[in-house]
Amino acid sequence: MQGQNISDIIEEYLKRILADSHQIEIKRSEIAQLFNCVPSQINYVINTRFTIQNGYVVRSKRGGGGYIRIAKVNLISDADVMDDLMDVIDDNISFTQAFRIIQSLFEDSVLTQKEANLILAAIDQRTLAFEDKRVENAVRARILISILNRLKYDD
Amino acid sequence: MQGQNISDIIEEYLKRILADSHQIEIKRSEIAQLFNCVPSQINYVINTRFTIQNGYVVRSKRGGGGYIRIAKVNLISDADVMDDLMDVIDDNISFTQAFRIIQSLFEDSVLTQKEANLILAAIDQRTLAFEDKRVENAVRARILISILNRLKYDD
DNA sequence: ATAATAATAGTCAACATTAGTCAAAAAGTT
DNA sequence: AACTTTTTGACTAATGTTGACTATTATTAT
Repeated sequence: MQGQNISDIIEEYLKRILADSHQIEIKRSEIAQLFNCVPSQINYVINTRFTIQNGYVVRSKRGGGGYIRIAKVNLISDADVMDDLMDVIDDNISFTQAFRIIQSLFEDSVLTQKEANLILAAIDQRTLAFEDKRVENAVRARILISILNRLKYDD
Repeated sequence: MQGQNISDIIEEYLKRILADSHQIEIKRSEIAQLFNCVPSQINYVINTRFTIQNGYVVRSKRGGGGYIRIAKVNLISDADVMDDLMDVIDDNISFTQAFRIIQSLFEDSVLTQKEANLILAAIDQRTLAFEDKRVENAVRARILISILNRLKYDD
């Protein structure tokens, strides 16, 4: 059991709701109050845990009756989402971000647990081990794109 | 063993917990305080006594609510075959040689077709795409060794 | 209509809270 | 003495928390 910090707890809370609902709409200030934190903490949670890499699409509106809507999307079946993913990777990607992508591919059953683990082993920071972080992120991007292409055209 | 130095004592302490728990999650500073040593001593203990060779996998997270998680894993029956292969790879390997290794692992049913293909996609020449062939072969070696290490245990 | 005001959410940078690295010093072994 | 292992701490890196300030949208007043 992890999750000693508020961000993890909020993440868990939102994902539990998303487990049945596929999509939720929240009021930022209400959630903040519920977990006794500042409103911008909700943005932090969303930006780090509900990105497209994680398989989520977020839309929001300000002003009276404003909201934040979080929707779970399927990575393979949606071509647009796949394109977004490619855009995110571009020509460099951190391990953390790559991890999120692999995890969502596993959650969407595109990858088995073992396949996901092998890919993660390949793109781990210690594995690539370049002095220059930019080189590391560039190599990781090439590997990931190569693998995504394999997944895309193989079946 | 001979519980002479602090490292041995900490090792013993952690392993005693791991005897019933299969996995533990610690706070580095708490353990350090418990044994009256500096936090980085915990890293030393982990790096020298909880390696994959010993059958342990370690994961950690920094920041608020950070932790170090140590899990005991089951080494598969041909874990030592992986060790032999890693000896052969050493610190550099061509794609052709790597291909043979992956192929033999497939033939021995260690890898499925899809797993083998994903690995090959990752270590392909066009994927790695380095000017310098020596760099390419070194990176390929690191990736392959990391993957072989991962194959040593299940789950 | 238009302007002012209220009610939202977003951004960003400072600060806080962890863990990791590395190399020098100390201790132990041969 | 030479070599290996352990101990220590200064510095670094990653992640999380907070709040002041900004941007956008809806509502109300003129």
